[in-house]
Amino acid sequence: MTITEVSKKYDISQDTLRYYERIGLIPAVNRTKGGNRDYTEESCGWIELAKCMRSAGIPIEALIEYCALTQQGEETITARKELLVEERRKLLEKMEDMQKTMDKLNYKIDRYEKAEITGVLSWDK
Amino acid sequence: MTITEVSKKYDISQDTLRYYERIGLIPAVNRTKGGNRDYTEESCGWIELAKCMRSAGIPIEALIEYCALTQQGEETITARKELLVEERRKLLEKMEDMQKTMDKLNYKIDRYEKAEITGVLSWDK
DNA sequence: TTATCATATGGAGTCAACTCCAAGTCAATA
DNA sequence: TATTGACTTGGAGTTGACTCCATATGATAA
Repeated sequence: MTITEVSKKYDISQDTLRYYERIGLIPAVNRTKGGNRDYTEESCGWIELAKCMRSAGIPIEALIEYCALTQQGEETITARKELLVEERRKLLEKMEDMQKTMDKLNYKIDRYEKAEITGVLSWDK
Repeated sequence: MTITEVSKKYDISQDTLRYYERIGLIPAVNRTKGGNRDYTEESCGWIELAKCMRSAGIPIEALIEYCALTQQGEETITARKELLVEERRKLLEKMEDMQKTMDKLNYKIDRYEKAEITGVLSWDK
């Protein structure tokens, strides 16, 4: 696949795709004889992973390290697992924060809706 | 309350507290005769709200607008509600992304755990 | 009263994560 | 073959959200 195709498929800009590769967030992508990128299925898997992880706010630094570990063979399996476990822990924490915020938003929206009906906005706590 | 007390209470740096006020993310805080900030209970409510919203990644710009609307009286209630509804929508979307990432992390961690036991890392999809 | 401390301001600096750009190369169409 | 268009690189610029700093001033302890 060309970079244009990958860019469209995953809705990531070509600049970002090149950037991810340059910083080592994904392994080096195959090239055609002319030097153009030729994404294999495996490359696409990395792009998809990157997109998924980044959409949840997993920091780039962690993903670079994860990518580096996978390049070093099977003796890094435990290290990789531990890295993911740590990121999962942080992610869970963020999700809990978000749930709290969601609760607060629901509460406030509800208050405003009641105020629209009654014309009275009660004092918030 | 002094800025030092508020900073400790909410675990937000004094610089950030001043910054939030300067950009209008929270309304202007009362001052003592000497010009020092004197946070009322209401101010603290704003700080708490700011902290909560920011911890979920609600953008500063939206919070500035929300704060501005509250300063304009009760005729902005509907606008405020709509703003919060929109942020809630985006938050829900992010939470869904995070859940997907969480599922992927769980799947990958599980694979690595199995590999640690069996010594074989199966090909990922 | 003097020294130290808390706080004030405006502005500059930092950091993560892109995003854009200039200049050049390769490939495909008229 | 000439031109257009896709792609390359290295590096600079941008954005959001702080964070730090220099300098000044009000408040408190010795």
